[in-house]
Amino acid sequence: MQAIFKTRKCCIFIQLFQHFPGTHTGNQTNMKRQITIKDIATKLGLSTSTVSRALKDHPDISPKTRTAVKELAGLLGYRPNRIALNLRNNSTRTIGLIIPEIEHYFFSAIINGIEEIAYKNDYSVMVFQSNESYKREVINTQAVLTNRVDGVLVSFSKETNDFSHFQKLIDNEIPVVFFDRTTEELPADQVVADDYQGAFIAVNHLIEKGCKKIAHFAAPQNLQIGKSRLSGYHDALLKHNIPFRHDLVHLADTYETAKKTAHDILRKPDAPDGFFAVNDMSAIAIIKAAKELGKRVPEDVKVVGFENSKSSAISDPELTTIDQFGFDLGREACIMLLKRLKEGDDVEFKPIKKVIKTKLVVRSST
Amino acid sequence: MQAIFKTRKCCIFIQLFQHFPGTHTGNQTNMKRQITIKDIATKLGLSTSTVSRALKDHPDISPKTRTAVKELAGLLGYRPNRIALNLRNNSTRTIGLIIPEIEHYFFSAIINGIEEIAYKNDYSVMVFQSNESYKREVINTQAVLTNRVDGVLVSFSKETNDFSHFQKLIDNEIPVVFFDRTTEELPADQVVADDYQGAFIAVNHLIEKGCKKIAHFAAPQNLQIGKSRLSGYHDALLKHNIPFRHDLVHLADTYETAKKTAHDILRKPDAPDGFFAVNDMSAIAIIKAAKELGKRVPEDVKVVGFENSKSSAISDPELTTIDQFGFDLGREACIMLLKRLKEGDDVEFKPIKKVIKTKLVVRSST
DNA sequence: TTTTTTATTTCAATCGTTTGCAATCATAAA
DNA sequence: TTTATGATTGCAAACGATTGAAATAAAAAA
Repeated sequence: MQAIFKTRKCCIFIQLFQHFPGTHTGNQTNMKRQITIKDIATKLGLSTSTVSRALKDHPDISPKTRTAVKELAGLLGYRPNRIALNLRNNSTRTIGLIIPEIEHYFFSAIINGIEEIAYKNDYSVMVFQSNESYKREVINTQAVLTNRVDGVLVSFSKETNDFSHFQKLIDNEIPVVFFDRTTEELPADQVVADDYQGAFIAVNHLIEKGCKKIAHFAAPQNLQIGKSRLSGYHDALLKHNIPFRHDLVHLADTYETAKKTAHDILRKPDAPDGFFAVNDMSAIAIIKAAKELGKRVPEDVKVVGFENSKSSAISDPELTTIDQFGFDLGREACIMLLKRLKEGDDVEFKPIKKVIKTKLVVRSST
Repeated sequence: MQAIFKTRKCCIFIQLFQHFPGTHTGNQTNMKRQITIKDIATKLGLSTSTVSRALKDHPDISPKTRTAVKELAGLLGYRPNRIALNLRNNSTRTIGLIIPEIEHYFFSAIINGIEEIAYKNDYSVMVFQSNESYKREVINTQAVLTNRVDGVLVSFSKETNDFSHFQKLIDNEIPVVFFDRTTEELPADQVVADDYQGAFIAVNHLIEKGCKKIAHFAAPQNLQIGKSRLSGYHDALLKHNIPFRHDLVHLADTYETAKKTAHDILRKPDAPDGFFAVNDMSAIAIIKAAKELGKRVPEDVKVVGFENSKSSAISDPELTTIDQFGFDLGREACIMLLKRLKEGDDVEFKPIKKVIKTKLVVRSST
């Protein structure tokens, strides 16, 4: 009851408060303008330069003025104006992130990794989504330019085949690091998962579990990850002397297309007994389709995904998948970018490609 | 096979390329500094003011100089320096977003909505995650201040009970709009889903489907959403003359806690036949637990979630849930913030609370 | 007492852009 | 020819902080 009363009281306060909002913000009108170094200077009868130096413990400043300045600064709640500093230093301590879609678990995991590193190094992150649209991505690169970010992290859209908009960033001396979806056509750093290895161990696992006929649901082949995972699939088959068959490879990297394709395939008499999907969503769609057609997973059909998303752990049966370590990938990409920002233009540029090892996570779908 | 060969070729190209990266970036050193209005001015023998005015079609400028300036500007690829403008206008055209965790589908949907509106209005979004930590959230509000964003959108962490850090933003005359997780303790705008209504129709649905004993997996009660959904649950029961029982309400708003709690409850002889979970993840955990205990969903146990996440559509059986319309919620919050930014300080401030209606999405878990 | 040294502090320019006001020039009116 | 008019353009200050160089004051040396 006590608690309730407290709340009530609080409510009344709010009510009153909301009727007279002016009274509260009224005395804030003199706060309207952020207080500057100049304010401190005039109040203390000093010049702005002295105040500036006092605040950063410059040895030229006498202890008396130093303490006086710092005291007043603290009292007034002075915060240096970042914008002014940005202008002077020609740097915003901001990094731009161009990404297809936040709502994929993999990308949000990457963002977490990026943010951790950025945060530790006092950088902020500006996020721009391309929504898998090339056109939007081009606009994003412009936005990144006008916002004068110090560097950019990019995973490009599925539609992107031309990279001149990124070249423009490089021309403007803005360091760019590509991650996950990368290209060799630009002189820029890259951080990628070991897609080839991941695909290889995934398919290898399926074969060892007894699969004789393994289908691959692939990503578009303009993406490097699409190519690499396909070739990992290809080579794992070869290792076990299973012939590679074109008709077992299907372009299906979304839940919807994968579900439809899986339905079509599994209905046929000599349907595959194993599936390696380019991502978890496709894999889950395959499981769903199989169950709908009365096939048991993993007894009749085994499925391996790629991502190790949250969904892979909640699907039924739980999905065997390849962990891409999105968080680490994001961390590494950000670390690489910050390194470039630190070294500046003095060093001769030599693109680095960092590969993050992947790992098989065995669950009940195989 | 053709495809594979293509890949090989590409690999060779890469190898060559990485050996001679210098040749590509070599001629970019003369582009180092961004070109400014001053460059155009000196090249044309004009003053910076004239160039500035010419670029924005000021009527005072003669057609000749105007075209000359614009031509040269286009040729040199001039882009106004946003930082300088920021300083002059005391505005960054940036909004700060403080959010618990991007990786929840609901929040990423909200971000999409926010970004759409921001993008249309030529604003950029800076993202700060609190990771459900109060301490980190306080730091985020400081970061938002030093970055001099024009306004802030906030959904606070589960740990947050003290709101003085947000009051500080308001004191600094930075408009703040709270969404989803909000408070009445601050004079600020709010955008929330109709949590009460959502909970009510969810539980009502369970009762109509024949459930006699319905448990609620709730969110922490310091969050308004926790309270509202509980009271929706409460009132729906009352409407059907079902007594509200304290022992049927459990704090379980994550997959892990929900799974454990559901296991405990469902093992008992007089287990509930219906569950209303505060979010989809908890709901899916309940389904999982039920299946593991040999109970059939929806025959023995019916489950309703809250969110309408991607996962709710892929769970098996597919989850009946409440659509929160995260995208629209994000849109509305951003629209509200931009409106505040436009009106400035001249209008007397009166906090607005916008409620987004929710919707029952019936699937196979009920 | 004058000069030199040292300790503090201030001046002024800079970053890139905008904008009120003054200045210049040519043309038209007186 | 002189003055008023209008069309262009330039000057300089402003936004807030930093920094090399100059200036001032105070203390020390001559």
